[in-house]
Amino acid sequence: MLRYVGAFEELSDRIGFWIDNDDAYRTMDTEYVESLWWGLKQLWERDLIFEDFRVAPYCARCGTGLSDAEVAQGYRTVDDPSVTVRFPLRDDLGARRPDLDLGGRHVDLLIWTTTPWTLLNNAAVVVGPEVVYQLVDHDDELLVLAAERREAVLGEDAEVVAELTADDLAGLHYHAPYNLTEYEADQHYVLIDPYVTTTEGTGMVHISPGFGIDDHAIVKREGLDIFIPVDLDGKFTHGPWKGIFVKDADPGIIRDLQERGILLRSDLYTHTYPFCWRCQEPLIYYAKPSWYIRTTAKRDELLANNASIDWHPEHIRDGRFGNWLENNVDWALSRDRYWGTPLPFWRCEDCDNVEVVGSRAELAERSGKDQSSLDPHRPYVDEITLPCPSCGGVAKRIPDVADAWFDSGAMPYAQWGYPHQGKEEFARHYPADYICEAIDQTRGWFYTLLAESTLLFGDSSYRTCLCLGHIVDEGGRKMSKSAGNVLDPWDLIEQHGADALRWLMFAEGNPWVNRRVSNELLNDVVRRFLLTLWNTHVFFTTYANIDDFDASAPAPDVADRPASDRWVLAELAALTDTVDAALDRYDITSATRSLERFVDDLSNWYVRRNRRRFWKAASEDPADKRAAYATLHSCLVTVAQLLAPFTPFLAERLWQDLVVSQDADAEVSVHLTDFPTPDASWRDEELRHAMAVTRRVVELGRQARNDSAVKVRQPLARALVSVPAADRAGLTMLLPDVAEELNVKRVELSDGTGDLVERQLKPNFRALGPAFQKRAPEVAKAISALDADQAATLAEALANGPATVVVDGDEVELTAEMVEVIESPRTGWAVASDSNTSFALDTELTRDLEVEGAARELVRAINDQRKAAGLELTDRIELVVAVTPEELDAELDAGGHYQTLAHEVLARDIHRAPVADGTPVDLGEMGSAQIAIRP
RNA sequence: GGGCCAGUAGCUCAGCUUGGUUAGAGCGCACCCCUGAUAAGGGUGAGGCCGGAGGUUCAAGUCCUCCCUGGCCCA
Repeated sequence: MLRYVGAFEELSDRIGFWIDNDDAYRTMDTEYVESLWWGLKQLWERDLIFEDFRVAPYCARCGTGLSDAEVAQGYRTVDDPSVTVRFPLRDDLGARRPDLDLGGRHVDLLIWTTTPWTLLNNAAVVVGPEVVYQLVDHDDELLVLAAERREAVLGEDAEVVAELTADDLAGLHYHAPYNLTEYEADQHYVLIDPYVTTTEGTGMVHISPGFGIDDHAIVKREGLDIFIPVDLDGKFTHGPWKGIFVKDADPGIIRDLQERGILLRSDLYTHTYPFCWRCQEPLIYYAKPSWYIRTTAKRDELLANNASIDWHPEHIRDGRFGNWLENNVDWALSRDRYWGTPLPFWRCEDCDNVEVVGSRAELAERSGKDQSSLDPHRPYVDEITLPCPSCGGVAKRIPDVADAWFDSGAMPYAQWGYPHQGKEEFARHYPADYICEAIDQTRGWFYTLLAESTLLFGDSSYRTCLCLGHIVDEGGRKMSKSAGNVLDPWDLIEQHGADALRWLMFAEGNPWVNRRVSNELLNDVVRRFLLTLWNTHVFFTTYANIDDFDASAPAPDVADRPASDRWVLAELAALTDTVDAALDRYDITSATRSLERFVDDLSNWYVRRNRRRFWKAASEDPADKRAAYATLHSCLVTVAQLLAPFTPFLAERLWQDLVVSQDADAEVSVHLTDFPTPDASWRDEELRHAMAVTRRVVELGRQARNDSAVKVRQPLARALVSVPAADRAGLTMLLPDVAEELNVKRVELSDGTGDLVERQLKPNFRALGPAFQKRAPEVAKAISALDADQAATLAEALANGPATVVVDGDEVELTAEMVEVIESPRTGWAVASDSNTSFALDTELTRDLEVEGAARELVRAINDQRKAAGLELTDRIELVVAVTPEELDAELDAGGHYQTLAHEVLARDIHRAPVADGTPVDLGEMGSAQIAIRP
């Protein structure tokens, strides 16, 4: 066990799983075991523990029961004898079905089994409620079996006498092939249960309560007696094969059935059968006395407490888990094992009186010996005997240990050693706010935690439960060694980093659906999200270092910063709210998606739009530069804090770089900081909306540019934008952004009048639907059908109050909210539009614009050269440039473009002179140039 | 056989609780742009009977019923 603890701790540590390994509880610790004993004693005293038979896989050779996992290891395909046997009816079928003329002939039920030896334990026969049965005449004998199985069992030559239902058969008694004891209760009659199938056998199932799990349950439900003629060595204790191992008795039993004339047929049947993984002997299912917790007595409380749990996803409560609780059966507590928590039950050898001990102290008191150094495990506890309080005999501990699931469900109290100690810790921690495990724990930990706390404390030991899906391969298949699709977590972490793996888990879909993992998906996470954020961080630190940015120096008030700063801070505030609210409701997907979107906005809108502010000389506008740094710094620091629970390593690195390196008094780790609270001055919903409109307009502008095939570097004179009336004011404020982003000199906002635009009306179903019901589609159609002039008239009328429109000859009254006014440019310019916004670009070029375009082409070429020469961002250069033809050179000069250019490329001096070994620059139709730079 | 979940673009996934008329993102693909965040970046486009069939509704990816496929759990 300790070896696995080590591997677990190592991986937990590397992947940033925050658990307190140094203070972990272990279920084998003495204090833990004593708590378990206390819990068991509580249950005993409330009459919630009892002893009964339990049918389970058992190896008679090893004398031990096997767990499901052990059984699963030992399945083999084997040929076993299968027998079809006649069970002659004792009761008269004719009395049930007077319509049948049986002529006094007797009727036999046909029964099939692959374990002939269990016939010695037959208690009843079960038929299926939906199954159609037939009475058939076969070789002059009347037989009953399922219609569907007739041909398979009897072949062609069976004549159908009548159809029978399960109800016709229910309650009829028969002669069992063997009767080894006197039963007190009524036995050997036909029962109905839906578990009968007709895929094999005869559709009539022999019930052996000692050796079948379902059989036992049915017999218990019916109140039949249970008699088990087999001992722990797997040998018969009664009947003709007394002393013989049950499986070895099969041939003799078959011969006997044959001789008695009740064997219809005997075959070999190929199936998979479990064998003991240890000794290879066949296992048998065997009813052994076991200890149970009477959870069924508290079923309603279990359901009520389940209802109090906040499940994620919600459907677990009434679905998988709720159904499981509805069909609750008593918890089989005991296990026939050596390792485990010994059940503290002492039974008197003489009078069978059972006593349950709740602690070592109690054990000391009862045994009269000091037990303070007792290890409460086997074999030590087994050595302790107690005097029987009722008869004075000797009580010995029963040999069983507790189901390990009882240990796990006891965690809420046993980890503190409650109630022998740790009462205060228990009170402080119980119930847990939150637990999280994979979906398969509905019948495991989720159940045992709830069952124990309900029975012991009356409530649920956890308030919120998040059910995870499983991790599967990229094809959605379960990872398994045999399929060869197992990914080693260490390889993934080595290659992509722990944060990438974590983000994939958090962001790639809801946590309760199976999570696909592959190198490709991890690569995607790194590129899409982690690297985008990292690039932004690197951008910031690069320039912050150049400028010796000091985070602690005062920055301009947010209100005094440019709109883009105020916008990104408003987004940051909204992001913080969203993530906070999402995490509050355990909605990880919303949280991660908004973080991804913000980081993308920050990098690809804010930083891209504002780069120049970072690299321009501080002397130009120190306050503006300060504002830019302060804004981006706030964004990165807050994002680091928001990301700390998700990507702890990257978040910490940002924190160290951005905060700790600047401020000696800061928290030494981002993980020690509180969840961020956005500054009230950051919030600005109007600005967020305005920017959203602006960005949509820019997108349309790019589309228009794309369509017109005019390069973005080529400035254009003007553009015209139409947006819904409500968005005009906000957009007006940000029009300079649109102009700059699209390299257009002047962007005009349509005022909704004049010949440049035409109007159309778009129906708003959200308002039309409730108002007009069935007529809504007609009204909508009429609105859409209005031509531009009619639309303009109606739009103006609606601006002043309700107005009418004619639908199928009727006048219908509309209100402003029922229509959306859409404007689109009427010009012949390059236009792009979506449902309610349009953008028109004037693509006409003047000579001035072309000259300016040429200048920008030169800037780009020179910066290329700088980069090629390996210059630092701050290095200044000497520039030599020769532009032909001369007119262009003169125009560039006259327009002041050389000056701007020199400024852009950090040229100390610019020499307009022939260049000997210059680099050519193609200026298209305008001409060409030769450039050279020198440090 | 029963219960639960999932099925939306070539792939990975949002959207469904609260129904509203051009269904989104990323990746991939094609084309284009940008070039001082640069082993980056941006745009546009193609690509969807929202698993299928019924139903409710003025209106369904979203609500209801049935079915199909896959997965998990139980038998």
